[in-house]
Amino acid sequence: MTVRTRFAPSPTGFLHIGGARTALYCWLESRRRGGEFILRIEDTDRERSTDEAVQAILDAMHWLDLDPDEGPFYQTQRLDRYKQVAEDLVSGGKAYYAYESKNEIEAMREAAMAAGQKPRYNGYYRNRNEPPRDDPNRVIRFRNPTEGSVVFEDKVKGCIEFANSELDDLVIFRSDGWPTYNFAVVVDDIDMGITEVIRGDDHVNNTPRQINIYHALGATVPEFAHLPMILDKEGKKLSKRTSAVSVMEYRADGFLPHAILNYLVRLGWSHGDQEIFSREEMISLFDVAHGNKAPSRFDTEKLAWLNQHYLKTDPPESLAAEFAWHLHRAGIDVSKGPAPVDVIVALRERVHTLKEMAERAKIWYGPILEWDDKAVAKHLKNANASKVLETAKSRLAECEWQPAPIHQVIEQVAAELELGLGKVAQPLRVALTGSQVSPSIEDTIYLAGREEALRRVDAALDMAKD
RNA sequence: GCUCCCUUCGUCUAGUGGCCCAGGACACUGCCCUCUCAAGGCGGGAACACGAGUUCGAGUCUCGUAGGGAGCACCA
Repeated sequence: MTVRTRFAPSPTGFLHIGGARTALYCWLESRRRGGEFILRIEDTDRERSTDEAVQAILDAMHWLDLDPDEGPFYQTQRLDRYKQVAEDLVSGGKAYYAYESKNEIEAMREAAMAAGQKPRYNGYYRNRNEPPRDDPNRVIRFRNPTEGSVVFEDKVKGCIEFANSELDDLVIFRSDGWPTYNFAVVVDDIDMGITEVIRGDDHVNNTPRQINIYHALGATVPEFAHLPMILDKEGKKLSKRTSAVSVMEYRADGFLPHAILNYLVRLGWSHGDQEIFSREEMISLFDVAHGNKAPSRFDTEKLAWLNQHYLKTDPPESLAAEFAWHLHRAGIDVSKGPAPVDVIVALRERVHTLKEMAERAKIWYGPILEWDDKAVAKHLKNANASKVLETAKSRLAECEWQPAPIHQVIEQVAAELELGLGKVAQPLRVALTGSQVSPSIEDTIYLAGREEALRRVDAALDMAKD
């Protein structure tokens, strides 16, 4: 039987980092085993689901290159099917109509809590065998077994057992005519032939209820793998208030999709001491059954390290499209400066994100916007500055315009004036950038272009004189 | 309250009874390299939650304790 996994988000917000990891694990598990990855949108909560959220999730998954083999399927389009299955369950005696109002249910809960009990439905309509009647409060409840227990082997958590006496007769069809989550997932997973249910461990408590529904429907129970949560730096639940949670927010912050995937695959799973995984390696090595049981914290600094690793090792051309997106966002007109690929090469060892890179690239695409006064005072207002600038200017006007010959020019100037390389490079750096920090001096000059470089050296010469 | 789950350096983790007075990575830090900043190289500090038990031997098995988390909806 082919392995089929699914990612089933509810479209009530953006794709967050925890969801992305779940999607990745589902995708990897299906890839390694030659199976299929299905996307299902769980939008039965009509109040909170939005089309924008659906689109945001789709966009994020596409950006991460985690496109599904099938889907997206929408639960709202399967209403007839749920209705039919629920009614079959009723006529088969495996579910029944109940008519308590929400207030009555609420009172039942409170009474149970007050008595130190788990809040459960009291089963009033379970054995009444009343003929169905119209009633605004009419729901369908699943007739859960009362004896024995449900045992399942979770692929990450191990053997888990729940006594049926802990479970109650859950609502599977609401009075508003829509199915509830625990029922819709089971019907969907059966219909869609899902063999591996990989999801967050906030669902372990739902699993025994769902298994009972599988049994009532006479279906094969799939394998389950429940993933621990991803926490923030402080060990708290990830929240928009304290950290970036949306995948697309990480894009805006300048992270690469593959760096995010590599970070996520290692968060809760490992393969010996290996830290760097190509897409192919992830696919061949990942096994959800070796996942960790405990929750883990999201560490942006390690993500940044991985991001820089890929910035440094990916072919610069392959980064160009994503970098162009950031340049545009930073308000940079690429036609007014050097080729972005050259900028990538000059900056990739000095920044952790593409956002930073775009920010620092500004010096080559427009005038110097900020002058570091200390840098000017130290490197332009000194005895050697004019001489250095003057000499460099005349040589730069004639040399071949490539980093290597420019580097030779700098060395020649240093030798001629009997100065250390630093005494030559720093005044030029300040002249070219307004600051004393930049890529190697030959790259900094080269990227400015001859005309602009000479203009800046001239301007610096004026500053050096007064 | 009840049910279920979890617990190795600050963080992510290796570890499936002896290879572990616990290994790698991020972060931090010392030195080297160096035109600045980085990157890189070589070092350093830093952890088995606690207590019993099983065993010749426990981070690894069992039981307790403590701490943390999730769920207990006509929300997913």
